[in-house]
Amino acid sequence: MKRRNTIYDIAREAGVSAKTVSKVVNNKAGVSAETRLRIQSIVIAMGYHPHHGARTLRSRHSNCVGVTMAPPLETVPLSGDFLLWLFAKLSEVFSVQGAYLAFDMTPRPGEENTDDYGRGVWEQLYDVCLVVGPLPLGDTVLPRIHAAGIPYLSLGRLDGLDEGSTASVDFREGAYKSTRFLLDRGHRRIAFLSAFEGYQSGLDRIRGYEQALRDFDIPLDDTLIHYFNPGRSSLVDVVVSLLEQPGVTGLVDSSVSEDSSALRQAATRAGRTFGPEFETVIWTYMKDAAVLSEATAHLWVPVREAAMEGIEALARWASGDEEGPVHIQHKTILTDVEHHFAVRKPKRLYDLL
Amino acid sequence: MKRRNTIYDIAREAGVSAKTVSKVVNNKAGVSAETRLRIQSIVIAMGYHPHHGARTLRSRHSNCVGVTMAPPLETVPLSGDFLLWLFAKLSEVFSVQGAYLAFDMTPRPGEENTDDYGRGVWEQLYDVCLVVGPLPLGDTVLPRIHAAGIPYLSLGRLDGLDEGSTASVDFREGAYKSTRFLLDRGHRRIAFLSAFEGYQSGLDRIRGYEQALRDFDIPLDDTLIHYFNPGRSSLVDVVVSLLEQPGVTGLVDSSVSEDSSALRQAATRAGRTFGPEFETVIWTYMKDAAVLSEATAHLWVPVREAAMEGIEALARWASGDEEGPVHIQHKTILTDVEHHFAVRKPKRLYDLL
DNA sequence: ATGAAAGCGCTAACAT
DNA sequence: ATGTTAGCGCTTTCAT
Repeated sequence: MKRRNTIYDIAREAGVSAKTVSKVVNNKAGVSAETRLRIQSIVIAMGYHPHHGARTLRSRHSNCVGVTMAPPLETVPLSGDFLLWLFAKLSEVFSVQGAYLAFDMTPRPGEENTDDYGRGVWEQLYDVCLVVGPLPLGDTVLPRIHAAGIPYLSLGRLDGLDEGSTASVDFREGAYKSTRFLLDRGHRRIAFLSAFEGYQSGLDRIRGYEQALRDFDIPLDDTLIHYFNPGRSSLVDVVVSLLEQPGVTGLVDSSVSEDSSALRQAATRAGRTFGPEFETVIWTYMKDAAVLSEATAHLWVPVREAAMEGIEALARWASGDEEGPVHIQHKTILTDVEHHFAVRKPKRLYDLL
Repeated sequence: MKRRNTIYDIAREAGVSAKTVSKVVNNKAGVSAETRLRIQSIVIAMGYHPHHGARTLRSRHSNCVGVTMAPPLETVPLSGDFLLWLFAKLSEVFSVQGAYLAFDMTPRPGEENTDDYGRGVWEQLYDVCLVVGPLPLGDTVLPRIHAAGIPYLSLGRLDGLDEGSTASVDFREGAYKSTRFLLDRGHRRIAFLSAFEGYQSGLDRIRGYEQALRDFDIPLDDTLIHYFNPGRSSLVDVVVSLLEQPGVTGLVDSSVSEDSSALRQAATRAGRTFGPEFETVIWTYMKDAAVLSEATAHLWVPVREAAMEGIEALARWASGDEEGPVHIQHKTILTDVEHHFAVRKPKRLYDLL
């Protein structure tokens, strides 16, 4: 790897000081038009480019937007569609400034691994940090990112960090609304298929479910709550085990797996039929999308819409146009199933790893 | 943004020199177990992390794997599935070392934009560089990346850079094979739907097509070659215009759009029927996948398989286990259509932007 | 409008 | 095993 030209090589060639070259390279004032032009052509001729690390060290900004995830990659419900969308959105919003997009690929915390998903912030590689994916209960990294003082946005909220910068969906309200819907239609034993065990968004779901039951003075029955843990359990098995609970007449599927074939398979195996006799509310990330046309209602969880608004606000914060932190929380939308198009099962990162 | 601890703060606290702390942080030899342990606990207690830029400047490696694309983002045929796969693969292969993954989001070359897709290499942000997407004809950036001397891999080959590090598919051979297949079945006027106009992989297709025609002494007829340019033209329109060429009895669709509904729509509009009377070879990225069951044959273009091998070789090069550059070129596979499953139209980045 | 000097935080090279 | 020195390439600060 050959030695590269430095700013001094350009300066010498142009017969000026390094600082003058620096000004030209950074489009700063204080150089005559003539000198500027001359230096520019030398820069191009000599193929000079400033050293990213040196510049970051001195100027204290790196031109990097970091993207990071709290859970292990194998657990993050990152779909190809979402990733592609995230790319498109981030490049739309940040590419004006020619930013780099940096993803942290740290191996997940082993016993002696003191690294964490905030690494890019601590190491001052990121100017801006986007945290995607659910947050573990009692997470301590996000508060530290918050304290670091850089523009950041988490796509999951966290108990105890109300002042944190987040753009998320109110999962508690969604679970409440879904459960209430079935309660109001007369159901009393309602199974709840949750997701994200041990994560904030999982807890929020349970809170909403409990709250709805409390409205009707129905005691909580733990056997009616199961979690879908991708990689560890199969969706079919979990749904079957819920459908087989005695006396159950309704189901809230908040797993957002959007996997209709698994649901149908589970129903068959459990000898149940989705429809008027067994009412279901199914969650989806897609507006006007029906995961299962036999479902009684669908709940749209507008995660992407919240993320979109949040990322735009984050960009304004980063550019100084606006103050942080960002506070966005979208409500869910409960809809019946007419005129909906079928959603196909998304390919998720954990399916590949 | 508060001032962060430096290696000197740790050194002072521990009563040792900065260099000793550096050794501990980098797990290098030359520190007694006792001292090491003491320093480690201080590092954790004080929340110290080395400054990424400073470390890069001094040590000349950044722990970043760069991913970059020659064409404008709006043109790159990056599908959600491929992106997701790329993520999974890169993190499998590079995350052991806790690398960062950096994408370049430079706005595309305007008149005065001298930046280019090698920026992360010139700025010495990347230790390793992966170039995805097709390469423009006469591209000059890849040779410069090659000359820079870092481990890199291009997923497209380039005329005149035979010694370049590539993992690609032989599109010329694929086009030859596809066209020959139809010629051997008696067709003499064969329309060719190409892709990547102005890019190397597009030129290679045409070369293969021409070569097959030459075998039969059929003169090249430009009106039988059309390009599909996503964003600029609709697939349906292009296919219709090809099907309407007089005397055409066969079609090679090398667009890899994998969009069966568009093809069917085009056939209807042109008053043609895919089948024995109008024979077709359609290209796909998926093994054993049928884009169109009515097609006479499918050509599998194993881009992902080549990429997989290439990335693994790149990682070995980067780790020093093996010498570069990488030279991988896969052949295409022509198959008939039995036992194939239908492929669904992938969501591509250019659909979103 | 331009230059000189200092120093960002780290690690290579060379002492001890 | 540990410390000292120098310097990576840049930009800030201050001078001219």
